[in-house]
Amino acid sequence: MADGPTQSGSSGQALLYLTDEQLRQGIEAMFFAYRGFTADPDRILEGMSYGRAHHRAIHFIHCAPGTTVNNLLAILGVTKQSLNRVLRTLIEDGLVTSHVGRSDKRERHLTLTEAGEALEQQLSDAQRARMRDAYRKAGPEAVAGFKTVLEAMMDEDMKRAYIAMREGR
Amino acid sequence: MADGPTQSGSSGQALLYLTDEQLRQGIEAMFFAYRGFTADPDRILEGMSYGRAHHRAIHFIHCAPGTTVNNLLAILGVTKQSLNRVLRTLIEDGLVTSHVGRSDKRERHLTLTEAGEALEQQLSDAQRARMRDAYRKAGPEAVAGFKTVLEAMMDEDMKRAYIAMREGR
DNA sequence: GAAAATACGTCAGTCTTGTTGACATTCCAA
DNA sequence: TTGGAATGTCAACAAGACTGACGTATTTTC
Repeated sequence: MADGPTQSGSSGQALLYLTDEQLRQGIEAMFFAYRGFTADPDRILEGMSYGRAHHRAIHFIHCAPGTTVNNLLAILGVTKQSLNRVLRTLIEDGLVTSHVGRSDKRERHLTLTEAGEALEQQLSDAQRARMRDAYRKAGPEAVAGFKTVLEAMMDEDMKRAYIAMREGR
Repeated sequence: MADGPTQSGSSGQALLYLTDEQLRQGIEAMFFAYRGFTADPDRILEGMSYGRAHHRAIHFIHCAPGTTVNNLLAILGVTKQSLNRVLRTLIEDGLVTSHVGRSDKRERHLTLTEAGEALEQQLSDAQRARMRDAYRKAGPEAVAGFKTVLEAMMDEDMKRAYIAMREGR
């Protein structure tokens, strides 16, 4: 109980005495928690010849329907060759549609089909269930702190992408 | 400001009204934050023919010197064949030593060499620096909440491994 | 209107890291 | 003592990331 980070002064911005051990605990917590975080969708995807890459693409196409390939590239942080392989299979399998842009015909706008939305629902249901349980167990103050630390941990441009997604809804 | 999770009653265990959107935000925060979390070590490793798998092995061998291959397998959650490839290169490159067990000669006990410790230091310095910044920006209450939620998000056996590591020091 | 830049797709090759299958060694218990 | 279980190694393969090069259509810029 006496090994948490200590604070001198009363503000949240005050000096924090953070030992290497405390930080290492945070690092390991992040590692193990991320494993739990991806475990459920991974289980669903396995055996249907899709992977985590497909999940990510489906997730962000769902959140930003009509988004372009370039847009998705920036959010996912992969190369277009890598994304293309994934998108090709999703389009072939009828989970995603690709429409030529109206104003700029070079662009392809991506949308989930009904089948795509169904899979998205199945995947995010599993992930949200775990998230909901964790939030319930931890309580609202913990959740607020959780989000604060995660945002502080992002790269600046990732944070921008995150905030943009958050406000785009 | 009015879109956080709400609480009825005064306990942290009370009913929480969590919309799908709030949960989705958490999911995306986790995604983007994990990217930031691994970015610095990835940058260091790139170009030295090592990857994230090597980093993980080095990290946990450092934390539990003399651990066995089987032990490491359970913590990392990969197949022994996969881990073996990583270990082989680390041993060849003189970063890790492997000793046959004294009481059980089937086991191999793994330890970092001086060079291995040096690389571990370099990698964890980078990761701790980001963690420290995030913790400082967020403040101690947020950090406590962060850890609470992460622990609640882990699988039960992962949580046991995490706690064991935490107490083994 | 020609040239440069942008958006997208594709081919070919490499690297990391996960997988399964087969196998050697060592330990332990029937 | 012998057969099964546990520990670890080697070989081959697949997914998914990467780079580099190239082609095409379209838009923007000069």
